[in-house]
Formats: sequence, structure tokens, C-alpha cells
Amino acid sequence: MTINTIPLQHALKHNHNECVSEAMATAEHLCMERGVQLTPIRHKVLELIWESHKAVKAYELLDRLKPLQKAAKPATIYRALDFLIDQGLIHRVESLNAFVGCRCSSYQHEQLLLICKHCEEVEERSAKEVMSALSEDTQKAGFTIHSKAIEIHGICKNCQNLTIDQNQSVIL
Amino acid sequence: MTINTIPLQHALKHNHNECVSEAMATAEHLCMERGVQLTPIRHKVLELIWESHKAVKAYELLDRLKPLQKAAKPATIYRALDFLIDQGLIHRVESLNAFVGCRCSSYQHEQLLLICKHCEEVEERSAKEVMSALSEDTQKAGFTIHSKAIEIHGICKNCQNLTIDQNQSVIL
DNA sequence: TGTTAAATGCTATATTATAAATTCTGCTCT
DNA sequence: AGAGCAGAATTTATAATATAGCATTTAACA
Ligand SMILES: [Zn+2]
Ligand SMILES: [Zn+2]
Ligand SMILES: [Zn+2]
Ligand SMILES: [Zn+2]
Repeated sequence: MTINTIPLQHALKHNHNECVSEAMATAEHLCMERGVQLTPIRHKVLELIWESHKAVKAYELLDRLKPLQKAAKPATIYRALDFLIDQGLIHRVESLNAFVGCRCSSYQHEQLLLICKHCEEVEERSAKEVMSALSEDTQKAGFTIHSKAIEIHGICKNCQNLTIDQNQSVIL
Repeated sequence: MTINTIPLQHALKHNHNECVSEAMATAEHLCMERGVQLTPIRHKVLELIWESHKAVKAYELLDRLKPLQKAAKPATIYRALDFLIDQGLIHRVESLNAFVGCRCSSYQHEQLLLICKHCEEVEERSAKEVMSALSEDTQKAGFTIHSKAIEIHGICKNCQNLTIDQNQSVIL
């Protein structure tokens, strides 16, 4: 019995094509509606981000974009990322300097991010109770919120089950 | 009546010397107790961080340390910062790539950070209700927490009052 | 005092991000 | 059609943040 040390892809356990096609359809629809351009570069960058549920680094995106877009430079990626963030189609993960697709870009939302140290996947949660507790506490402090970055690092459900499955070989 | 555009220092409104001396005394005491060395460099870096309640950048610290420590290089600062973070004497503000003194390093704590866009000061809050709501939500998700970065950006109480004081010249 | 581990010095480089000027591209107005 | 315009992309350069690896110094302590 060997311990699985291959980079995990829980995405393989679900139909990730659905995630991608849904995300791209939503993006196309929202941009159309808003009269902003989801240009080929922006579209491609969004697809690259959606290749997995992991947060992805700007320069990693650049490397992956280059074969398709010979002229791609850092500014190419960062301008695309700025656009996608402005449109709420992706989130920036501050504590990783990385970017992840947003699953609920079609409506206004606040979210917290659960970031797995093991598989590196990021799960977005609306956590209403957390947000209202937060509103209350900041109000007490007389503080007016403009934006939030709530990023929780740890081990996700899938990874926990995985280590239990593997004969108690817990190496986390 | 002119609008105050000078960088704000709410620290001037309280006896900040007390903040500093308390923080340094606590640091010295904790390091002693733990058998770790608060070396002159580490001590100085901590003092530099405590010059205000703003989050301060690593290279800004470096510039301020150089006159006192001619050999100071990036690694000098980053090593001191690593030590101070390990000892819980400062916090890293992920969304700013900056560092701020911790006011409650003497006991275990979780905190959220209120970061003012106007005066740039950072207030640390324990926000028990937020933390327990968070525990509950992550538990639901089957996620095991290792660490948290909860960073709220907005306008602090002092800055709000300030703009009200100034004849409704609210420019935020 | 000799040994050792921690801390610092030193040099180089990796990684992340932005600035500024120019060119391209698609659109509108005449 | 052609001038004018605005958004997007290119290009070049550089700023800002952070780490690696190895040499040297310092401090703890047996
Ligand atoms: Zn998926
Ligand atoms: Zn995981
Ligand atoms: Zn103070
Ligand atoms: Zn303020």
C-alpha cells in the first residue's frame, strides 16, 4: 500500500466540464448584458483559470497563454485579470497572490474562501452568519466596510477523507 | 476652512509612547520566557513597526533600518519579520503585503484586521462571534482550519468623525 | 576552550506587479 | 470613403516584493 503523493485533483471526481461551460456561459452572458467586451484574450485567460479549482498565479497563466498568444507579456495577463476581477468573474486570493474562478458571479455576493493546503483547491462560501457577525462587530467599532478578504487555510473535506481512507497514513 | 489632506496620525491623539513601551516590554518578556533571542536587529525592527499603527512594508522598514544597521539587506528584514511573526509579535497583512504590531501577543488569539483606507491604520479585533460563526461554517464544510486571514478594508471611526467635523466635506 | 547552533552578512536571483508610450482595431460621424 | 475617437493590445522598461545558498560571526554551553 503506497501513499498517494500525486498532486490531487478533486476536480476529477466531478464533471468539471460542467463547471467550465457554466462559468464561461455566465461570463459571456454577463459581459453581453453589461456592454463590456469579453475579448478573445480575456476569454482565454478565464478558461485557463477555470482549468481547475486551484488558485493560479499570474505568471503561470502567462506561461500557459503564451503558446496561444505569442505576444503575451505580464501586462497582457494583468490587464485581463483586472478586467475579470472588475466584472466579478474571478477572485484574487490575497494570501496566495493568485486567482480563482468565481462560481456565483451572476449575483452580488460576499464570500469567504476555504483554501486547502493539500490539494490547493479553493472553495467559495457565502457564510451568511459569518458576514452578519462581521457587520455587527465592525459597526460596534464604528468602521465602514468597503471590501473584505476572508481567507481560511487548512485541509478540505476530500483531503481529510483521503488520508483516512489510506490506512491512517495521515501525513498532514 | 481647508480640508485636511495631511497624512493622518490618529496615534497623535493618544499616548502612543505607552503603546510602544508596552509592546516592547511584552516582547522582551515573552522572548525571555520562551528562551528565544530578541536580538538588537529584531528589537529595532519591532520598534520601527511600532512607530505607528499603520501597516508597514518590508522595504520601507529596510530603508529605516539602514541608517542604524549599515549591513541591512532585504534578507535582514525578512528574517527579522519571520521571527517576529513566529513569536506572534506582529501580524502580516496579506492584502497589503505589509506588517503591523500585535497588541495582544501575550495570549493566544485569533483576530480580524480593520484596515482604514484613509489613515491606513490597522485595528485588531478578536470578534468572538465572527470566529465562532466561522468555526461553525467551516465545520459544515468539513474543513479543518489551520490559519485565518480576515482583513476588512474601509473607513475607521476616527476618519469618519473627521470628515463629519469638517463641515460635511466628505470626500471618501 | 572547543563545539555547536543560531544569527547575520553577502551576493545573487526569483517572483509579482506596474508605468508609459505606441500601435492596432472597431466604431461613429460627416 | 475617410477622419476622428476610444478601448484594447503591444512593447519596453522597471518597480516592488521575496527567497536561496553559502560564508562568516556570535553566543550558548559542556
Ligand atoms: Zn469543477
Ligand atoms: Zn484538499
Ligand atoms: Zn498607539
Ligand atoms: Zn482612518
